[in-house]
Amino acid sequence: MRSAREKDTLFEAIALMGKAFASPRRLELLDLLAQAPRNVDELARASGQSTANTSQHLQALHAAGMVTRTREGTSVRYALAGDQALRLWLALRDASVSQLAEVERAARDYLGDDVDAIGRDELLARLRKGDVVLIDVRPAEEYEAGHINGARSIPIDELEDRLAELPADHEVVAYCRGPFCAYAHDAVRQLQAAGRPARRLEEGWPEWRLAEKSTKRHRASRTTRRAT
Amino acid sequence: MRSAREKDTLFEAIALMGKAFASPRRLELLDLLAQAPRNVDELARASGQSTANTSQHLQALHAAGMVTRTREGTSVRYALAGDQALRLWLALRDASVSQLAEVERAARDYLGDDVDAIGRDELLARLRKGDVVLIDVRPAEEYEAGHINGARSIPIDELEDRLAELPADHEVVAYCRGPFCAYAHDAVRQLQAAGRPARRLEEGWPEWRLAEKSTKRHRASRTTRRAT
DNA sequence: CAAGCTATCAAGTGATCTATTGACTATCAA
DNA sequence: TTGATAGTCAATAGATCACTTGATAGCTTG
Repeated sequence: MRSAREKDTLFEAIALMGKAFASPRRLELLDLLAQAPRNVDELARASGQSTANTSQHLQALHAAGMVTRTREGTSVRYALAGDQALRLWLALRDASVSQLAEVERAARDYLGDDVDAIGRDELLARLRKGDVVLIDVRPAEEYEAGHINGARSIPIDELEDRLAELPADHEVVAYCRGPFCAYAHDAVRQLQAAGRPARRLEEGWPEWRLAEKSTKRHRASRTTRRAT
Repeated sequence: MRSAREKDTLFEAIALMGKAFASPRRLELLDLLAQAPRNVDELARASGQSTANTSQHLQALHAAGMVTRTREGTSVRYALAGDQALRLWLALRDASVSQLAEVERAARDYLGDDVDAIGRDELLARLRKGDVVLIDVRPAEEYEAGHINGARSIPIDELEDRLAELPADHEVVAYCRGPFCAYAHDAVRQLQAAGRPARRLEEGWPEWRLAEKSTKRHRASRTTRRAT
């Protein structure tokens, strides 16, 4: 007979990764890392908690296999551990919205009234036609770490001062970190208040990147058949 | 300025679901429920813990939106809360294998030496040709709650006594709950010890079901274009 | 209604987790 | 070497969690 202890060990090991998602602080860190790799200090400031605490949570995430760490001179850079980690976080986030009314309510409270949104397919079509301007309203470092092709960086803080840069005869589409990020919502409200047609992109940068990747893979698999 | 409290509330709400995955006991319950709905008592027995404790963990899973509960006369039936919950659990499980060496080691310890496996595509082809026998070695109730089309139920306990039922001139493929379930491994070892060609299916029933569903959806989307 | 089964609740204890504080280490630059 | 910056460690107090035990509630059956 197989001992029960071995099975327990197995589930305990999986729970090691599960624990990563059990703390709101860690989720916030994951959410930030989904945008761009950062060092401890930046993460601490962005999430508004002490450096020591941030460091400890990052170590927990590291133990859970969700992030990688690399020393870079005097600082340590943490990054999400690959697409699988990102996918897992997004899956949890999305599942929580649809399964827990609590989450949806919290999201509404945080984001405020809903603003007009546009989906990926429609945006792609409009970009091809060239009759929209796409702006990335995240902080500049996140834009630099990766952004949608053709987007221009206008961090939300600077939007008010830089309205003139945007052509008045085009609709503006703003995107940010994802569905729970308020930047795009705020941007659209600001733009509309200034009398400009504007919508927000439903997806954020991480979702867009993954979608891009999977369509590429899909297209490739139509021509080349992969060997097992 | 938006208050930080609202963002915290949001992450706290998501962490509510995350907590579901932080305990090995709860993961074991999820794993059982991925096979078939059950009542508290059955789950307690199957996972080897007290009824009270099981009940409490189930309530935690319920609060996390991962399971549904329905009163059925004198007992209460718990079931996984839809495919999204299943997908999430499988995603966590798979991610943990690939990201944590710890998990892989625990799996090897539990499952013993690896046995020859067969993938979904190959099995489908062989089934079409009709030169394999597919057996479901899970407990009979799980088979009844759903199984692969064309499989025959031979619970692992009964396999030894029912060897004669299996045609000697066909290869046997056994499947069970999933990659971390020892039944199929054990079945293949038993069959091979009895001098019969046998392999295990890489997937378990839940994975198979989901794959079936997504290929169906895929086929459908080629003919009908879905409206947004 | 009483008995019997199933599930939940309530209380308590020991274990684990979280966040803070202050000390410590590593790296770089002067 | 010294100082400055970035990150980690160690100790701790308070909160939360896990599991047990014994009582209670809900449903069914006689």
